[in-house]
Amino acid sequence: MTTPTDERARADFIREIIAADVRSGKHDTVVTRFPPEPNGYLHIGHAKSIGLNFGVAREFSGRCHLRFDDTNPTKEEMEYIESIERDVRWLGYDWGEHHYHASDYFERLYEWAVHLVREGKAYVDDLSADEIREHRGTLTEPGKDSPWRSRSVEENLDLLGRMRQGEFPDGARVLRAKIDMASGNINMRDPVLYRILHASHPRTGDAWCIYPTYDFTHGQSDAIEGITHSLCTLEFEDHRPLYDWFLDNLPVPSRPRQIEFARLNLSYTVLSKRRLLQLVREGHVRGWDDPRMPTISGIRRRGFPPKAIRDFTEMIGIAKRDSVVDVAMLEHCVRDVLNQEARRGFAVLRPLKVVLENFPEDQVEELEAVNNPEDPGAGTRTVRFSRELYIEREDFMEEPPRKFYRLAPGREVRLRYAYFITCQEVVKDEAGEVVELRCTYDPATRGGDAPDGRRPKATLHWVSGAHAVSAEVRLYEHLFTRPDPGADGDFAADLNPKSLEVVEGCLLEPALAEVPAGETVQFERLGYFCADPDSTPDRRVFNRTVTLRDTWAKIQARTGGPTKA
RNA sequence: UGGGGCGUGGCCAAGUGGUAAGGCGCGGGGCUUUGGACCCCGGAUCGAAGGUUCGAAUCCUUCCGCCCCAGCCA
Repeated sequence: MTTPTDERARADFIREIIAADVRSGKHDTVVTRFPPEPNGYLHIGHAKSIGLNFGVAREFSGRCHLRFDDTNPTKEEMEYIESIERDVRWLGYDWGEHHYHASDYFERLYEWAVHLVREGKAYVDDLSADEIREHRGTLTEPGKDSPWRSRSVEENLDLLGRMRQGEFPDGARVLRAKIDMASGNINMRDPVLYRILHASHPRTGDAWCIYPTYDFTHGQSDAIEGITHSLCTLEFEDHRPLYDWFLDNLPVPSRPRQIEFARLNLSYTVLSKRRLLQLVREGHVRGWDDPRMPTISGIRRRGFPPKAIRDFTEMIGIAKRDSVVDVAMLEHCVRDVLNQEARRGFAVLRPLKVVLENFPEDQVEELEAVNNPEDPGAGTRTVRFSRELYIEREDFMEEPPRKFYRLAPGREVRLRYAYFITCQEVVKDEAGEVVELRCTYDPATRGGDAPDGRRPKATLHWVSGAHAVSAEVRLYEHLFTRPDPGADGDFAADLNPKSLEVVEGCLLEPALAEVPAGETVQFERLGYFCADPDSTPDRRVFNRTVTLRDTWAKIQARTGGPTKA
């Protein structure tokens, strides 16, 4: 119920514009597009754009195209195309038949380039990249016209044709629009339309050796596909005059409108391709799908449900203000979904042995446990109980501080779905470390209720020693120690050395050993955990997706109390 | 001394002249066989200063702050 339903998404300024366009009859079908460049992995920031574009399309009964902006063969690869498709699908979106590539339009784009040349609105420039930069001027000074700016149409046509034929080496010449070298908007100072790149393209192979730039491609691609609203991030706001210039000066079949919104920033997280790549290359994480990564593949492996990502993208809204969303909001969405859907089980991460002195040596009892208190339909399961059990080390304290109400010497607690037990004796090793608890159980409390109405302050999870399955559990914390990594310089210096803790020798109730890789379950009282693909039949591996809200941890943090155990 | 944007509670974010929604977080309390979930309660005068108006976060003026742009990247 805290989850916004898909149909009721908030009307942000973009949806308002679109709604108005529909109302006025400007468009009868709303068409959007998600236009990734296939040069990297998708991350949570892309999810915001995906959620917006596909969400808008669905809300207005329109459609959303998936279009790869593959205009730079030196950076793009087929591998990325596949991972992007998989990630968008996993997020729960469907582009139907509308799967395109900017490279599908290369021929048409070229014709349009010729058109501009014929109109005297584009020219071939022989200046080098450095010279072009020098001529461009600065932010406060106007640029200077290239000496090649006034070539004849015939010469430009000839040169452009020869560029295409491959007569010139990379960088020898470019095709530029003839707009205004004195414009305050640098994008309008005769932007480059085509560059020579003798590179093989993932899709068009060696058919081309000149490739259109983003600016000369995006708007026209939108127009070709009949995109009505082209939604992009703020840094393209400066490009809009150029986007419109092409639409104004070319015989395009439709008139899309570009609207910009603020990209996502997340606290304790880094989202630029460059930084993400650096994390992988320098080995700060185990790969693109490391569960600590904000990539869609990392998030998936971590155990975040796609629904949580969708909820999150709706919850954060769309606006033009630069902002940093608290990662706690994402975690909230994850817990919200998992609380509803994840089945529960008992797992003890750091086992402490408990021997029930008054429980028969070889007896095993079967008790009934609820699989998901939020979902009666999930049913129940049987858990086995015996004389030797294990509880969480941190659930016992020999000298309990004021607000600690779990197990302690002489204290009685409830073992969930089982019995009340009382700690009678603490066994330590030579080092003085607690290695075992001798306890007694109350046979009258079977199932967890006392006939006399006694109610222990605490209920603990546990596993039966004879039946438990061991596992490795990977505990994650934020990858960075501060909300704004890199604000003081090198973001790598803000890496959290404790972002990954591998705990071996964890004990699972048998049912948890069956959880298939990719499924997320709740380890009661601890958090949500996702079975990792690294799991093998004799080595179960789980990733902690997110902890449960932990009031006790907060109290400890506040009182500065150390976490014994 | 260029151009384009943005400034509402700790973080997101509604509000479009009529007297500040909601969410996250945080702090209280209730309930509880997860110190989970769930349920209550608690906080802003809207970057600043002027002005217009019966009335302004919403209109005007000035100022301050922050972000983006000088790739043949997207």
